[in-house]
Amino acid sequence: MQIDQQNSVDIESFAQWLKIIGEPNRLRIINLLMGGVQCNCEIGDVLGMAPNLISHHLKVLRDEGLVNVERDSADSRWLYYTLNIEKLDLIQKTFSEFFDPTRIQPRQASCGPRDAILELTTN
Amino acid sequence: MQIDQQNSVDIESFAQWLKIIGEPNRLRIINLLMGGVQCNCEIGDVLGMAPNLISHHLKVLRDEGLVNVERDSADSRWLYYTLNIEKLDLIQKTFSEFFDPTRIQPRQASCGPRDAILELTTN
DNA sequence: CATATAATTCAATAGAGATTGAACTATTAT
DNA sequence: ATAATAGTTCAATCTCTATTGAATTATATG
Repeated sequence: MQIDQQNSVDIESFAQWLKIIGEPNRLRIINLLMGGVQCNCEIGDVLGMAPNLISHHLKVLRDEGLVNVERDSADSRWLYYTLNIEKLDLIQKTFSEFFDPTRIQPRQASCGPRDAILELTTN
Repeated sequence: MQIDQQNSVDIESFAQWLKIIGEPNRLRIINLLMGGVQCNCEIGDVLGMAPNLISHHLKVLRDEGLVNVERDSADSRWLYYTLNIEKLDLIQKTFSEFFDPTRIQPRQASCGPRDAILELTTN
């Protein structure tokens, strides 16, 4: 199922992305990642969240391909999470296309009482 | 709390919008509204959902200001739902600003072992 | 080796909200 | 008046998932 002819991403996947991004703590984590904070510990400090909860949300983000992770070369206990820019670009592109104002059509004649159709089709 | 200096919408509200839009059936409803389907009955037919469930989702969308509703002037049993374009524009604007690639900063020195900081700040 | 650190994994709980069926309101049609 | 129509509201259930605390892994340090 496709959103429309111009869009190659199905509604199910798009909704999934939005749901994942739409969790407040995850959105805060993404916000921090954009600002240059990349390790579990400091995210927890800034947001006042337990490390395992940060891990959980980062895993959700990573499973969906929204963030990447790499280990510190000097001390591999440290993990650095970074945003997957390509994925974010795709999401933003999908968002723009889905909510493109030119997609909006007037009400179709298939719905409503017959005598009211013509006067409302120009909405 | 603001997303950043250029953005006047707080993260909590932004997350709320995304969560509401990110529900698959609501996204399908929005998709139909954009395509010109505007009454409960036909949405239910197309999506195979019960009328009361459509009502529920439309109420969520309306409470958040994403859709407007008006009664048919000839037969007031019929309700026509339309998208609130201004609201969608605001959401899309917020989305673009939040995920603006130029906001992305390299890793801050406040996190990670000291000797690894310098070699990673150019990520 | 023993301890500390960074982070994850696991199990259990709790809360939010989608879904369902039934009852209800308002309006129109016979 | 009675029935049909469009839609909402209500109450209950069910599912998903965020959260919490404890245990575990892996690595580094003294």
